[in-house]
Amino acid sequence: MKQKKPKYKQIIEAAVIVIAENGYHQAQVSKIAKQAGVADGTIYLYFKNKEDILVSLFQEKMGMFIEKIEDEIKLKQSAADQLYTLIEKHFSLLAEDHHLAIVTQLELRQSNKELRLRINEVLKGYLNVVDKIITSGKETGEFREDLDLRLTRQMIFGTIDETVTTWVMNDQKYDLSKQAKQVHDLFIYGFVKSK
Amino acid sequence: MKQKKPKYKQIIEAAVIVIAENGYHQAQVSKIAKQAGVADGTIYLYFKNKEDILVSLFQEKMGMFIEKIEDEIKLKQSAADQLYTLIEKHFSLLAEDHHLAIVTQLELRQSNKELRLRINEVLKGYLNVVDKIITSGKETGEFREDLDLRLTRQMIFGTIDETVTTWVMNDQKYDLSKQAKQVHDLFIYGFVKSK
Amino acid sequence: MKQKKPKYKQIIEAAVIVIAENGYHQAQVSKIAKQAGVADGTIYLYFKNKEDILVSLFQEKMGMFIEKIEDEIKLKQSAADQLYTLIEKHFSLLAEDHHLAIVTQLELRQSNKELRLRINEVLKGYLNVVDKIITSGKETGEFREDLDLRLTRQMIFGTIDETVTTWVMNDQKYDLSKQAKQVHDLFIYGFVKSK
Amino acid sequence: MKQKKPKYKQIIEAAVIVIAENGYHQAQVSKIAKQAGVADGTIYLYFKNKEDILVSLFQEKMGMFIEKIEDEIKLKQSAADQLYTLIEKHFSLLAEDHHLAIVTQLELRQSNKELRLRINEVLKGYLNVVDKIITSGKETGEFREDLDLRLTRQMIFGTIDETVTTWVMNDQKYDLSKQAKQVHDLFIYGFVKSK
DNA sequence: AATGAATGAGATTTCATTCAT
DNA sequence: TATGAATGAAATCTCATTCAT
Repeated sequence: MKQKKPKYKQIIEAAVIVIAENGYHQAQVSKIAKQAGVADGTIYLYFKNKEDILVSLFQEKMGMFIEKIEDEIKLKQSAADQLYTLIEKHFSLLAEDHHLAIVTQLELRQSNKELRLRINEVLKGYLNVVDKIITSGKETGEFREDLDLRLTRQMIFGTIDETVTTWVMNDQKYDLSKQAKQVHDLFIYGFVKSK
Repeated sequence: MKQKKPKYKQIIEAAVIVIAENGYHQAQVSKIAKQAGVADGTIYLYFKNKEDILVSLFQEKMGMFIEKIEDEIKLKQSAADQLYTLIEKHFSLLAEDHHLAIVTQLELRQSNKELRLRINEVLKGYLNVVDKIITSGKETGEFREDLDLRLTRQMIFGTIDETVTTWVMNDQKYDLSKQAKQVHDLFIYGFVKSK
Repeated sequence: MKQKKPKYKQIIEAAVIVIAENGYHQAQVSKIAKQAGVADGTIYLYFKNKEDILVSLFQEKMGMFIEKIEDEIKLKQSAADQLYTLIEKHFSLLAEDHHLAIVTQLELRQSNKELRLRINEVLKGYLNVVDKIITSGKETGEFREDLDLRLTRQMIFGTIDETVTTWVMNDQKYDLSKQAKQVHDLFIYGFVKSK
Repeated sequence: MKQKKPKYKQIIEAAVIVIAENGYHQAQVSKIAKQAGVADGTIYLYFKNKEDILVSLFQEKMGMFIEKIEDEIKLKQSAADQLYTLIEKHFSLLAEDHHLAIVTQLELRQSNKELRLRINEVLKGYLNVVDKIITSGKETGEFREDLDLRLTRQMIFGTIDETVTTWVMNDQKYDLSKQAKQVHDLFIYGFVKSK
């Protein structure tokens, strides 16, 4: 009774596992149902169609993802600290959930354009957090005033995303969280020697 | 020798067009054959299977891509100039070929994991060029000695790739090449105020 | 006793509405339940299965249909008058109930063979009335003695049924009852000029 | 080589057999393919979808049906003779092809409304033949001048159709063709005693 | 009597690949 | 070399019915 709709979450968790272990194209509804311990038809009591499972999965997971990151960021004063927190939290949250990392970095990208557009909508929440840090850093004088918002955002997201993807494709062999500091330094100071 | 296997190239060009215009999942072999002006069966005289078309497409196009970039880079002395050339050339080459930009940034990413692994193999050639620039910069003292090769490479590739993808998803509305300078500055100087 | 099982009638009326408005193949049990204001499971307290709803519907409606026609016919002396009454009453009863007309003429015909056989059983009551008129007409000398009972019955039912169906398919645009006289004349006098 | 597309006809003949023997709702595409001796996918080289098989079947068969009837009718002078020929030919053509009779009278009527609308389009060709006979009869003075075209057409088609359907539902036990004369007499002279 | 969440069987259609010509 | 007709495996989703409450 505590959980109002346990089956909804149950099916989403099952989808993460099935997709991570079998790959996007081998994640049939029947496999997800079996993993969730429900009948195939039950899936359709909670989701409109298969695509809806995937979008919901992304929304649920990414929603919590953003929430956790925002909670941590609030505790930081400087934009530089906030940026570090974003990176570190992004890395550690995915490092903690191997299945989710595989699903978001590799499998869900195989979805068709329409699904990807809907996933991008969800991503906007994340990018807004990034934007806030950049803008704040420019206002406090920590960052250059002439930083282009879009380009800077693309650098931050592109770098973090590529770093995680490489880590996943290398079978998550090394400690991702430990790289946060170096990535942060690259963002803040660039390639040149800092005095 | 120049025209030895015209159909091979013909089919690859057809594949680029068909994928760009119809999307990865709507690019059936029969559609590519029609676009190339050959029979379905003829495709299989030149390619082992459908995946082979896509890998070959990527190899051919990325091969020329890398070649052109390397040619330009050779003319530059400093690592910073080389990096700028890499960015600018990457942007301009894709801006020149809208179809190719769509195919590499959006459509080919929908392929399955196996195909993406083979595409990554091809990408290594590009990443080697990046690595050479980074190493050279560290040796000449232009870049910090403690730059992590992999992380720096991921930042460069991740940022450029995300920038191009965003540009493609925005229907290539703005001038991509013009952003090379700003991206370069972000890499070199980071977010902080340069003196 | 009047209101002994109100839900039974309630469900049948709901079925007529749902089938008329959604079509036979879109008349799911859950839709009928909703229209009747009961739960899906409740249906099965009153009907054995879905087919049973449809047969019961036909029995109820056709029972009243036949009763009304028989009541009117009793008042007529001659077979010709009885035949006219049959036609006119058949037309007017369906013209009065658009939903029922759609259900019996179009939708219920899409049912499977087995259901149609059971519907035919119900129809026999109607055909008996027809037979009585024919036999009576032959006995009184109004009709030819050599009329084949089955063929004559098929002509009467086939013509009336086809006339109603065409009228329903034409969206019940014209006044069906007004055609009773002409149809009756066709039966009695045939195509040739009567003297 | 004589037959340009033998598979097309082959599949239609297979569909008639499968539908007649298994019923409309048990006539899966795979069953039709098996009966036709082709692969499931081959069906879709010749037909857009399953509905297209059924419409094509009806068009092909009804087209030949009408053609044959028209050929015979042309040889007759009087409208009465033409009407007799129509009835007799209608009966004998269906009596000759038991499978077709089952399919047209029982099975195809279970199709959904859209398919039935398309079938009705095809039926118009038949009804036009009927109309021509009626009009001709009125012009020559054989039939009453005040015959309503639509009602008369409905009587002819309704009666013939009902007669055939009853015969099919009675397992085609009796000789249908032999009833043509009596049906014709009913049309021409009606129920009353002719002098 | 009444509920309604859960069940699970079943069929159309696509498309990469083959192979006889 | 080139053709293109034929193949056949494989998966989403619906909905009548049940049964624990």
